[in-house]
Amino acid sequence: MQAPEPNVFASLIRKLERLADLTHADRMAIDALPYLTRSVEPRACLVREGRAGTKFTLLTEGYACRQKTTGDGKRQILSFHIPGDILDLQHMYLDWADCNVESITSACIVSVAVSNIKELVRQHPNIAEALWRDGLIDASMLREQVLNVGRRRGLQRVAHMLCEFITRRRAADPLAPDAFELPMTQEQIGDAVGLTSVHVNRMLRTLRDDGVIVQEGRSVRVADWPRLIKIGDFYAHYLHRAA
Amino acid sequence: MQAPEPNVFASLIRKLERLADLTHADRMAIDALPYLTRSVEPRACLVREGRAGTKFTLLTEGYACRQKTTGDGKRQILSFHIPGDILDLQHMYLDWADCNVESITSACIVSVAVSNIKELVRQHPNIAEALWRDGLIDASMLREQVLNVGRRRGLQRVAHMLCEFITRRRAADPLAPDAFELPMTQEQIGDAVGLTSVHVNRMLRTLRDDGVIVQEGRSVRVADWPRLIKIGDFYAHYLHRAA
DNA sequence: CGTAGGTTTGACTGATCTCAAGTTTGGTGG
DNA sequence: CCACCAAACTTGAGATCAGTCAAACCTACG
Repeated sequence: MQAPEPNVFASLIRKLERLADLTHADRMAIDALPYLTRSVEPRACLVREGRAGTKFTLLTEGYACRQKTTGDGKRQILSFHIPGDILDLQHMYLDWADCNVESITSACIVSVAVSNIKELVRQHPNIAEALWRDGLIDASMLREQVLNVGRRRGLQRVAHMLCEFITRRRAADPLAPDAFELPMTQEQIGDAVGLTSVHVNRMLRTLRDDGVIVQEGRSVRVADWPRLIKIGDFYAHYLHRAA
Repeated sequence: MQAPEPNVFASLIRKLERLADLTHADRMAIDALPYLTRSVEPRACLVREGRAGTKFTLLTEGYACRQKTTGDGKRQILSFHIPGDILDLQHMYLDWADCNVESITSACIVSVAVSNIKELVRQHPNIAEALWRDGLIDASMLREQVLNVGRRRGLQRVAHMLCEFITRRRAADPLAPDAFELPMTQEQIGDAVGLTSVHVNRMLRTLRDDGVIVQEGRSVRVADWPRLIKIGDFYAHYLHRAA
């Protein structure tokens, strides 16, 4: 514990500052938290379903996703995660984890004991408020996800997912360019939007044929952002302060 | 304000006691909250999308649902609500409401100013913890909803929705019998599980033909609970302490 | 007893899945 | 540097689930 690397919590603090006003003392308290770091391969399990949540996990590098599985093994991805995201806030006050978190790319995570976070929250109401907001925004994104999967067509779903991912990525790191390597496979996109990988492929092809996106290898560039937004029926307000 | 009716908060307190240990002082503080009551018709709008949340709304009688709408007007129901449910906790720390809440039947609601709730939470950490849990369980139910709509077939989706509704209803009021009047129309069920009302009708017919449920008018009785659970792929653990 | 909203059913259409066969890509070892 | 391999992507053809449209039938309620 207490490794000498600087700034493990930098992305977290940047995010929490968007969610509430933090004082210098608040920031110091976060930086003083005892932590452990871990580097993982792609497809590593970061939070396992069923186990009680005793730690608090922060994604600092790479991409990850939360997922659930049906009894007959079909997978649903609930959300994609980018550096700065808290991966298991949803389990802080629950007795067992109801979903898994898995890395998509190789990734780095930082974990802190839940007891330390509870103490932090008790002493620092601004941080408590920021975490409340983070949890509520997460739920808001889940609500939009239900709408997307339940009431939109395949093409719209894929477009909406692209819009959300790009928007969140930009908000977390404004320097990220429009062109980016999509970290997830088409099968993972399908698992996120409730389609098969084959159909995702056809929908991406349609977007490409219509000149909305340009694909070179696995790197995707948005050629016509207004049209992508229109096709995806994307209104960013549900992201609240995460956008 | 401060009408003389007793026990407006009874169903809320009962629920919060399942979520955390409350002291006598905690219960007294809740009962002392200033409140307003309102009775509404079916299909009345209880929480409107877009407006900032300034009050905290509790459902005390009847049924309600949260919903969102796509740009082209298709509706998705996110969750059904029963007496004791808090209808807009999700907006407590957000700048604007991202979904509507509408009554399904005629209903009674009690509202309290958010400022009073924030004060209550500051003074009573047990209540704060119970509300955290409530919000996190709500999010857990949304995750299961994404899985249901994204990765299950029509028949499974309808069966799962019935299982969840019956289970939550039982937990909130153990005296409720198996046979019950379904408060929602088949169109509303369809909007909840991402199907058309026509298809919901066919799926209910299938369940009836297979002897899993019995319908007399709009009252439904579960004839074969184990089989309904199996068809719906229903594992109640995601309900955490709400079941 | 008439009306409106909800339910039921049928016939047809269309979106998405399934299965299956290539093709491309990126990484690895010779 | 090349050959090979596994994983991911691409495409086609046929099957199936769910949507659409339309009509008839309840049922509660004024």
